[in-house]
Amino acid sequence: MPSPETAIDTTAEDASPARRAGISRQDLLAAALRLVGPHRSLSSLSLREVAREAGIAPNSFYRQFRDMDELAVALIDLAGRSLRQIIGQARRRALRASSSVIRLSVETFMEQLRADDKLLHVLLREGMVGSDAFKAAVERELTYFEDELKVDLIRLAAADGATLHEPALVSKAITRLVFAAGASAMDLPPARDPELVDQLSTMLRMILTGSRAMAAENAPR
Amino acid sequence: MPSPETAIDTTAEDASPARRAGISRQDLLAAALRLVGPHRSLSSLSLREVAREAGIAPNSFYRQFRDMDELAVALIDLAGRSLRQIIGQARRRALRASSSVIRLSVETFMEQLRADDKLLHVLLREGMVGSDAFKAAVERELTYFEDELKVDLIRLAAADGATLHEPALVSKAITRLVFAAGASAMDLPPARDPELVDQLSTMLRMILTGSRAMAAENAPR
DNA sequence: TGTACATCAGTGAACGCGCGTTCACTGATGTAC
DNA sequence: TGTACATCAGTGAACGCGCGTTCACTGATGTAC
Repeated sequence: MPSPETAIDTTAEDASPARRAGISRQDLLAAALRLVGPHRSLSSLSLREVAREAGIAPNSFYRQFRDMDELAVALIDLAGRSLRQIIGQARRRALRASSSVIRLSVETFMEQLRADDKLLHVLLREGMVGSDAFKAAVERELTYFEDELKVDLIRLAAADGATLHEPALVSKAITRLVFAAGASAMDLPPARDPELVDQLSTMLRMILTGSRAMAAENAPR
Repeated sequence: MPSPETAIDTTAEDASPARRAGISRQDLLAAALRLVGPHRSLSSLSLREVAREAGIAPNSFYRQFRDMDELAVALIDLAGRSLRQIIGQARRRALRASSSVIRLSVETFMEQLRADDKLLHVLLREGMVGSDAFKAAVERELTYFEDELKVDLIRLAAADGATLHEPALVSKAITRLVFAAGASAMDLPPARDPELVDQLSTMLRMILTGSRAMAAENAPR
């Protein structure tokens, strides 16, 4: 569940026939999110579709955004902020409870993927398609994610008295794997989620184990 | 460079004004490939664009393919077959020369990414967008790739007297990472390729090292 | 409190465009006699 | 070899559609006096 700060209401409102009560950027973002799904990418939405879903005339769209690209970037930023916050909370919770950080993080990620706000869909799908501004926005969110993960990984390893070989690369590899797995998972029935969580957790564990082993090799004492 | 078997000529031919000499499926596939690039995904091409590029009337397209989806799937199959063959050759060459299999494979992959036939672009870009038939085709190629990689990984480990923990997962993790890295690399200038090859090689080595370490842990003797 | 006015979020109609798809056609090539 | 004919890969014109964008507009809301 997204935090109040980043959550936006995705409930449809019916438009009064004469004049809308006052549309906001939030309303348009919510309308776009409602249209996104396993078979609709953000970049395939038309301005008219979003306006229709929001219950406004097509040209009213321009009062809020210059074009669909601007809306898309706003949505990607929103999604990235929301995700980092959620995963961050999960990791801190796991650290306090001394349970498996990897597993809890992966589980949280999958839960968020299945949440009905569809924010994560945006981040997973739009990375390789769409305009440059578009891809740059996704890339920026990925980098934020990696940076926060790296800090946590180092802290985690230190708590175990271990060292990581190239923590930045570890964090990059993990981030890319998780996002790639998430993108595939979107197209699969949720019933397969536990299996995917298992697989992904094992993959991440391999990376971490490898990194520790390589650090130990390079500096045996 | 693609093998003769899978290569198709991407040279533009000028159409005679009256009537084309005889268009083939290959010609249309080549035209589509010519249009694909860092900023154009296969799924964003229109039927009319491809016909225009091939120098035929839009309706002539239907003599060769039912629709753009059918063309896309054909192109994805072609790209997958070509890539597996190229990487397979690279791995066998590395095995014979006893040089680093990981590094040579990654380098070959990047070379292929920069090759002007653009076949790899198709495979990297179209996985998360487009129709179901579309995504299924990409998924199928990824699975083929994983299967061949798994066999090679087991053989490689055995030659070193080592065992792998969950070789299927190792191969899946490597495949997904390589494809994700390739997709990002497409948008970067080729000058950054060596850096990316380094990073990717290190990531793959972490996975393999981790897998070996986990296998050793589970069965210490 | 009432009145005149500026602001500006929202409107409906219209534009030109590229799209996928259909239609009846044409004329070169291959086949039967 | 020559002739009649079937085939069918390619054609140009036309269709209806949804798109992004523009235009002059309207009427509720807020402000100044």
